[in-house]
Amino acid sequence: MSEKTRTKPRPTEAELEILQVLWNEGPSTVRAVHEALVSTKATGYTTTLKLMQKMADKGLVTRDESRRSHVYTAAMEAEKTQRQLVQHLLHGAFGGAPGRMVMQALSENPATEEELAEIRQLLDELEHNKRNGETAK
Amino acid sequence: MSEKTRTKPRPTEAELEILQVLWNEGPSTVRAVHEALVSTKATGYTTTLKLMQKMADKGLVTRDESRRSHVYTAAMEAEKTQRQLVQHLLHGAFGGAPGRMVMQALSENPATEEELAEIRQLLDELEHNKRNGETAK
DNA sequence: GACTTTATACGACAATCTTCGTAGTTTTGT
DNA sequence: ACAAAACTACGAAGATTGTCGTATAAAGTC
Repeated sequence: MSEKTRTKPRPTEAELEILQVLWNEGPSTVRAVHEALVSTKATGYTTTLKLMQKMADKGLVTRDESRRSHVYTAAMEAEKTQRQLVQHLLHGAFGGAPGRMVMQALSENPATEEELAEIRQLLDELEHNKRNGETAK
Repeated sequence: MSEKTRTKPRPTEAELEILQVLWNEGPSTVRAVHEALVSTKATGYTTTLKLMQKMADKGLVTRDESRRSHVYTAAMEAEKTQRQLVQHLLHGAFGGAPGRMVMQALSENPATEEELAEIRQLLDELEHNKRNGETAK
């Protein structure tokens, strides 16, 4: 009973902060996540705890209760969640067209050489696909 | 008293839908906005009205009350709001690095030739600036 | 002029998010 | 073994969001 919901809800703001910690640090206890959060903003321990418990209910994280300090793990890898959020913003604020969004992101934020090169390569692929058929890879 | 707050809050989901209509159609009455919304989703007239009133309070829209049917106008142009939202997502979910976000947006959504060309040009500029000094244009 | 339609204003309500305090339990330290 | 520290569970409260119903006033209609 009460199995995993197939489609996980979008994480809220506070939940996203916690997920970032889990993605960066890997499976962590509430204590560890809380320490990481506190270095950035003021918040109480039980607040972090409650949030993480709710995230477990929602299926955003899983937890290992075998030890006293439960160990939490992000249920979805960063890429998948990020995709979800990008898609949501893209449709909610840009009418689905990626161009403007990409321009905004790139023109306002410094990117490394590597990032720029990677994007350029993707651009090449996309234009190549456009010339030939839309063969799904 | 109660002048415009200098920094306007980020619009919520429902508010964004309304802003999209105002950006697309230009200054509009509640009725007009509501009609546009109804074509997409089910919602009551007074719901739309209340939302738009709150948006006026927040400074997200301005309104002309000179006629019986008030005419609402988006307070910020689309680009500015979009920038705000992109920045927020970028820092909230991507740790501030634009590369991954751009990749996500481009690889999952079709872009026109024009969009791709525009991005490529921006890429050229960015790499050029990187080689020479970071002269602010 | 009486009736119907169309507006705005306002209050209320359920749902969700975020926050904490407190209680109760297990571990640890001395 | 006892007290202190560390954890989880739970309840509650304040804020925000989204949704409407109702009241009231102005326009339009016949």
